[in-house]
Amino acid sequence: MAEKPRWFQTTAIDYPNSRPHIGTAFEKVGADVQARYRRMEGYEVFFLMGNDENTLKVADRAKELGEEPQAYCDRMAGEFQQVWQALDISYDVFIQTSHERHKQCCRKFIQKVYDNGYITKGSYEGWYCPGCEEFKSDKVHADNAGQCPNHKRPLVRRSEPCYYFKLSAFQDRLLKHLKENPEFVQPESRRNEMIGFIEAEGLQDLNISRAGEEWGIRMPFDPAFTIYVWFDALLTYITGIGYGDDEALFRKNWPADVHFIGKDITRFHTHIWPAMLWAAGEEAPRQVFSHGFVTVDGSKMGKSMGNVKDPLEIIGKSNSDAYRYYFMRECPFPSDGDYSGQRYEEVYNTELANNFGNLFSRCVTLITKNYGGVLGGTAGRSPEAMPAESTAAGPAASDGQVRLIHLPSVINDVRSLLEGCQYNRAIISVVANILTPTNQYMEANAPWKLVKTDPGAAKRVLFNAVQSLRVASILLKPFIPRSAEAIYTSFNFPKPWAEVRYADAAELAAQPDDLRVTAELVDGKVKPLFPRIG
RNA sequence: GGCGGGGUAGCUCAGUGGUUAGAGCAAUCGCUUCAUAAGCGAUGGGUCGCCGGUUCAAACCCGGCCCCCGCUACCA
Repeated sequence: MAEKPRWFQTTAIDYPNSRPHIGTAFEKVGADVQARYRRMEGYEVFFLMGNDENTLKVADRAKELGEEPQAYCDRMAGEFQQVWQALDISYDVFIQTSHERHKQCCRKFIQKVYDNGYITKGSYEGWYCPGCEEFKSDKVHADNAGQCPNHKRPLVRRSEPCYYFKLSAFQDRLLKHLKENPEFVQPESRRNEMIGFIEAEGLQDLNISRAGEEWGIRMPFDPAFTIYVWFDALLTYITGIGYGDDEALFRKNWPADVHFIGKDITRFHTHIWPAMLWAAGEEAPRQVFSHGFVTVDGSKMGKSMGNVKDPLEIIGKSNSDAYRYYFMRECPFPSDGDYSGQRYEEVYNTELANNFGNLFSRCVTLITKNYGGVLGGTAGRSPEAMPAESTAAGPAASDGQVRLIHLPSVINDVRSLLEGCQYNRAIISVVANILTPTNQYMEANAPWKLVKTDPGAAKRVLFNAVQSLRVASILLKPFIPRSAEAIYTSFNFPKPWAEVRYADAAELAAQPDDLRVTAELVDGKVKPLFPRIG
């Protein structure tokens, strides 16, 4: 009966035209932090990712390389997953839209929408480029004086039969849904845009078919047409959890708790996607979170700029935790952020190496050198809260007394920031409210001096300081899983690492045994967890 | 053009009416040496986009202006 709540989340599925860069990785890391946090908090998480392969561009790229489209897609799927694994992205399933299972389930969905009367045959008229073999929008036509920007040839007016999705039928319902569910589109600014769009322009029906293409999914009710790529791409989110062939799994996981996507495709997810689902008699997802983009040294990243950054290259110079920490700490997930090699070193060295890693090292060394690695007599003793000099959290000082770190407030703060995907602020909160005050506490009490005059008092100081390491490692677990584990398991804290929750961080509970160092030591010291770089 | 967001220290930002406007990083100086040449402290540095108004009091409220960014449908 105390069944675990489930948590279903997805990332956008990517075009495998080229290898993933730090922009695509930004989304996956942000999503992974959420997945890891939810697992910690007791949710049964299902985390879906995948590649979007049924587009002509993929087929073209394969041809360019002299590969069969399918072989190319499979190879790229492997390369993508190699990067995601290097970043410790804890996805549960990776969907390839070119695989037969997805296609079959996809056809079932579209057939249902067709049967429900929301797909109708019509004709599409627009500006067509014979070179590109595709229609161009009126905007492209207007911006380029009626010429194709790629081929520099005049666009021709052309009309062809097609199938329309009756998006307009859902306009009122969608507007109501957007207004009544503030959580549905996040962040707030994107929600306003999506509401504004409908209020200003309304919704028109969409052409969801393409004629005469080899690569792609055939319309079940008219094999002369393929399904336009974005329509089947969105369906990954449900075919991946069994829509069409595993009813139980699908019912268990739908609706999705959150779709993590880039801000550029917000409209697809917040207008078209809910309408598609409604047209098939399903519920809309609970939330769509549009994250920002990453720039490189202040410039937009792109092939033409020649500044596309490969995550593996950056990891190679540091490690996956450092990579995750940088982007989550430095780039606000809901907005844009910047990557620069210099800033990367700065953040790594100041916060990970100097502030966190070094605190860990000095604690371990002091305990090992002065107490043989065991703080005798601490069994059953509760740690004391330490002063919260540099923090804004905790109860306000009303009487000039020294304020102490109030763990429950800090944890609540971090927790709500994390749940709102304000990852950078969550990390900053841990540093400011836990780590920095602990370094100050060490300085103020100088256990390395105190041990000579009052070993018992010095022991108490170290005992308290180590508690900060325990708290910080728990709070940072979703961000830097490997390092957090390494720190936590360097001491004999009673609760197994796999079972720790945020609530554990909020307590300064006594432990049954004397606190001792269990880390592997070389000459009485731990190997630096974050060796300085640069 | 319309709608929305924003312009605060060299950089990234916090701060929505009330003591001399804050943090982190960067810079300079000092203390310290348990620790990953790490830590702690101090200092310098801001016309809070511009102009006007409301108020005893405005970065914060109101009006005008300047600048930047996002959205403005098939670029998945």
